[in-house]
Amino acid sequence: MATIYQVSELAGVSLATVSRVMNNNARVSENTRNKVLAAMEQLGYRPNSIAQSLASNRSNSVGILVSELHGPFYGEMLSGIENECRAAGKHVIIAAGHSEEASEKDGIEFLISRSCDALILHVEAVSDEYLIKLANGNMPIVLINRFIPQLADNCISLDNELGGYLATKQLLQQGHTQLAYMAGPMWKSDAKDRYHGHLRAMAEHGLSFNPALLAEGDFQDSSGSACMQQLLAKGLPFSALVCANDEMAAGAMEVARAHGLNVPQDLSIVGFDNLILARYIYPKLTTIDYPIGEMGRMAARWVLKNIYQQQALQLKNIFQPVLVCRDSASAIAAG
Amino acid sequence: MATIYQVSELAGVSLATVSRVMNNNARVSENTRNKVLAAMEQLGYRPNSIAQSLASNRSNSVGILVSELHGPFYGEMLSGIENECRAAGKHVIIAAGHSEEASEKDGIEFLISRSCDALILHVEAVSDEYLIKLANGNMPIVLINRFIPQLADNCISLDNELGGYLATKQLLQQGHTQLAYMAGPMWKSDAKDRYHGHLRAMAEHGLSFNPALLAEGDFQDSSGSACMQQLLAKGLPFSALVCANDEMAAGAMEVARAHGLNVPQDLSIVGFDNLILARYIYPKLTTIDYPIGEMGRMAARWVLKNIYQQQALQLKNIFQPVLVCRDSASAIAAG
DNA sequence: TTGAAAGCGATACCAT
DNA sequence: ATGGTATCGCTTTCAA
Repeated sequence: MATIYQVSELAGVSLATVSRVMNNNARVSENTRNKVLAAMEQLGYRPNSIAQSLASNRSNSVGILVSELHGPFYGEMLSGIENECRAAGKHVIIAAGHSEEASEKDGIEFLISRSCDALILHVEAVSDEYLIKLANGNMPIVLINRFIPQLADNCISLDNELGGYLATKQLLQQGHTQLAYMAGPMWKSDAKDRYHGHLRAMAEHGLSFNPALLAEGDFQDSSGSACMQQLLAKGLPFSALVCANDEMAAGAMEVARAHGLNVPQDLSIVGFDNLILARYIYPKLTTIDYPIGEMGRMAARWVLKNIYQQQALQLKNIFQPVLVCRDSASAIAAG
Repeated sequence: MATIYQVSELAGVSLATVSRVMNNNARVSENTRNKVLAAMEQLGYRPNSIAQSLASNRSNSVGILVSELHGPFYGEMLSGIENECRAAGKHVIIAAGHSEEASEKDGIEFLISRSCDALILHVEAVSDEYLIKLANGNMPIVLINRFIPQLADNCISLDNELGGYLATKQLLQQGHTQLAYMAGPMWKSDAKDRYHGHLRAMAEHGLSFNPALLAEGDFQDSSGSACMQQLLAKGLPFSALVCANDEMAAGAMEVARAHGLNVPQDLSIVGFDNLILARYIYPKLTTIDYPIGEMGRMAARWVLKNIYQQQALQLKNIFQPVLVCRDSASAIAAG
């Protein structure tokens, strides 16, 4: 592999000049620039990104931490980030945090040790304090799906409360009055916010929430099934179920079917996230769209703008969810 | 951030010695080693991985190219790779190739320019020749889901032909004799191999394949729907359908349902891949398991063994698919 | 076992 | 506009 030195020799100029044309910002005469370009071409020169990093103290890489690499959710996010970053010539290093505190910290350490220029984090287990301290260090971070007031500018988040509200509102407008709610793990802020949205919609319609119709799951489909069993076992009537995410909705739907309930005739269900699977399950799931791909993209733009000085970019911190109507929820049968 | 130089000063030894204890291979006296370790500890020293890379000509990073970051398939694969790599302290740089030749080449170039030590590639559009040439260069590569005889050792692949055979065999054993086949794009080797497996099973049962019952899709669910329409439109009877992948099976199932066909009573369907969605769709899809996570893991091990000298690792190049029985295929109704 | 010193391939400051 | 050169933080001979 040719080095900058060989290029400079062939072009008959100095190292410094070659470097200048590479970073084509400095003032180089049209003439020398062409000589250098020609030499590069001839040698098939490719700059050594590692040497560049060492000298410039910039790795041009951004670290990403997600909970899991598999699953229906993070792929969209990574996709958005990678797209944006690669277009800017930055590369993306990934690690998984598995929703566990130790593992998340470990992943962050790992990314830091790889000298990333910035980190995009989708963390769940780590505390606000930890993140605040981290953000006050030298490593720039941006948080996806998490809002910390002190770090507001670094957060790209969804208005989960609004989403919860919208989901419930839809059912209410379809005439349902007896609603069950299947929550995510309440220690996760998104689960809590979605639940609060539900309560707000209920209150707005003058409905009081019956705690017996609340079940708390863990966002997995298996817990959706388990929660549905519990709910059904109580023998309390409800014509609609709002689930804090699509996976639990899928699990719930399965159990409902096993109990001879038709969806949506006997039971309307609405989910949250609008995962791919929402279109695959039967009946197709009415849900709340979570624009996670867009949000990943935005996180990448944040980095591009704040770390790599691409000033022109427009940023947006909070995204609004929207309702996606499909087949799993319908107006309550008259009478 | 402390440098190796500061550590050496504090420990009262030379640079070289510190370096030796870091790469704990060289012979360093227990005594000095402890002094150095203590100094590192005290300074909170973290080696600069970029400087290490430049000096050692090793980036400790492996590049991954997948077709898409989203979607139900690649996540599993990335997950397997990341796991294995991180445990070994190597990091993973990712890029997407979008199943287009130019984009795949571009991604590979990008990864190379990032000085990866090796590349793990899941490519579809690029030619065998290109890959052979690439493999003969200085960049070690391993191919997932692609078999090229000249590069056999670098290939981690699935016996797709066997998978196609197994899928069809199952239907045949359940008594079906009129089978339709929905193929993937035949220019992709996996699509072709799966189809050949189908033909072999048919032949083995003395059944001749009716070309009118073949439809070629593009592995997406929308094409599954479209192909199903075509098949139905011909008016030829068939009691079972084998699909070259799960997504098309999902699309086909939807159309079947819209035509008033019950699955599996009126029509048995089997898929291929065993994506998560196979468990979510209704009825649950009988399919062929594609251990893509394991294969990703294996690709990572290949790199660890061949590039990073972890000699102990056991490698395996070809994986055998297995049938997963669920609810979408059943014995043909008597009479 | 330990140290000295020459790179690795760029960047960036200081001259000219 | 261009060149000279110190520098980034570490690895790796070669000597001692």
